[in-house]
Amino acid sequence: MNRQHPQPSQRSEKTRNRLLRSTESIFASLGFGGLTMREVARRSQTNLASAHYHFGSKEAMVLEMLKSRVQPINLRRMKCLEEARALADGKPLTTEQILRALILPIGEEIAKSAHSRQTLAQLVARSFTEPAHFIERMHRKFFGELCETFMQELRRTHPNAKDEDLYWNLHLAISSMLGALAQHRRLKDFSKGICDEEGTQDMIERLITFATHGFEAGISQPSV
Amino acid sequence: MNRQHPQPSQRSEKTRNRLLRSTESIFASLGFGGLTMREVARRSQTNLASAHYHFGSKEAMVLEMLKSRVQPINLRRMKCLEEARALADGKPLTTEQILRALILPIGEEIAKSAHSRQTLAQLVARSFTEPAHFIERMHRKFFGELCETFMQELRRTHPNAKDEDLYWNLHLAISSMLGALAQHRRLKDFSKGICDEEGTQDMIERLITFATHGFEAGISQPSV
DNA sequence: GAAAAATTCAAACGCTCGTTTAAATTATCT
DNA sequence: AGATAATTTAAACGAGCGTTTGAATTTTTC
Repeated sequence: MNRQHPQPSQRSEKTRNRLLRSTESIFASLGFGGLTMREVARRSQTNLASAHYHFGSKEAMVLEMLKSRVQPINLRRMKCLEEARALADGKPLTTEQILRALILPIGEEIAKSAHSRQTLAQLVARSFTEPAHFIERMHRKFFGELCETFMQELRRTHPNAKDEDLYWNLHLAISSMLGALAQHRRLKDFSKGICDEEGTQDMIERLITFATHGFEAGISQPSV
Repeated sequence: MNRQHPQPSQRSEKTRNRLLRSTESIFASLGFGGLTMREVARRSQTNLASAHYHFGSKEAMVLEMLKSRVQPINLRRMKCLEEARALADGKPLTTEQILRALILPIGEEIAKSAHSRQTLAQLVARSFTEPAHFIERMHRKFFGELCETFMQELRRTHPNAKDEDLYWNLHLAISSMLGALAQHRRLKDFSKGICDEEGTQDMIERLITFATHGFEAGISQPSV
């Protein structure tokens, strides 16, 4: 089914990308169940069977789209952490530095291109609440290693803290990040327009502050 | 379509409740798109058309189910806030008291009945990321007033804080609550079994601590 | 430029969905 | 008990879904 195409042409590469972009925006706004192959093909100005030719199935297509978005962000997170470590000169990082490395890359990606601004936040959030278990498998694969790396860094920063506390509060920090991104669009309903589209960058900074202080409050024996 | 039934019998009331409970567990685990009328009817040990007879449509049925779960929790939240206010004797509440009134009721509901423990957390979380816009309408209706009440209480506690800061951080507190509940089930994948099912009560307390300190850190002029 | 491979296309298949219809069954009321 | 209303049932309808097929078209290879 999902066979490789030995020598892909430029033309096929372009349709493939159009398909991925359509998949992204539809999945973000309608979820896996609401996404139909026909609509993806229509918006990509190509044929229904063409989508199957490139990806083999709806599931594989959505996975490919998620991979194309998640992996660059996670790589950037790793890089941010390494850069901070390089500057710290062997000393442990602050909690804020660690959480910033976790949050900032996705914030930048959201703020980057105007067309995906509304989309990416929804996309990430949705991928975390979608029921399809193949997405869970992907998360385990993509985020398992990342999570362990950040845990190790947190252990260095809080050498006296219990592992249980670190796990819980990293979990809470990640949850608030995902929750905030997922709710960002709906916030306007409650806040009477105070938090508009331009406030994304502002939100990221607020989120980092929020997560950092929430995290540290939950550690029984904070170091430094 | 959605006409009322003047004199409902006991029997019809029971099937109605069975339908609502099946709807709840299926919606929680599969989302709106994954829920089918046929499966709901099958699990309720009744007929497909019977579900339509009672609710008129799939959408109306899901709305009724959400209402049956959300309203009691929100009433409890309001009551918790009033009780704290009554004890405070006119003085402003602490941030923790306010956020506790927001978080504790849903935590109790989750921990209450064993059969809905896995379900309710998913249910609430899912209802906040489902794309169907009729759910958004419901949220505006059910949470708009609640949100404003809690905002007023937060203003009393932080009289010198900017409204913008209060809104943002209430948003972040709510987001972390929803995010934590939504992710609770998946946490086990990352945490190597540290956070098991029994840890729900523990999580609620951690969440309150996390949200309280995160919130206060984001208020520019905290008042004591 | 002809042969071969890669890609696009239109059409169809089988399946499941939400909803509707009308008859059968059960409960309620006088 | 009989009439009336409320509820359950079985069967069907039309629409849309993911996927498959095989031929047409484009691109690459020699």
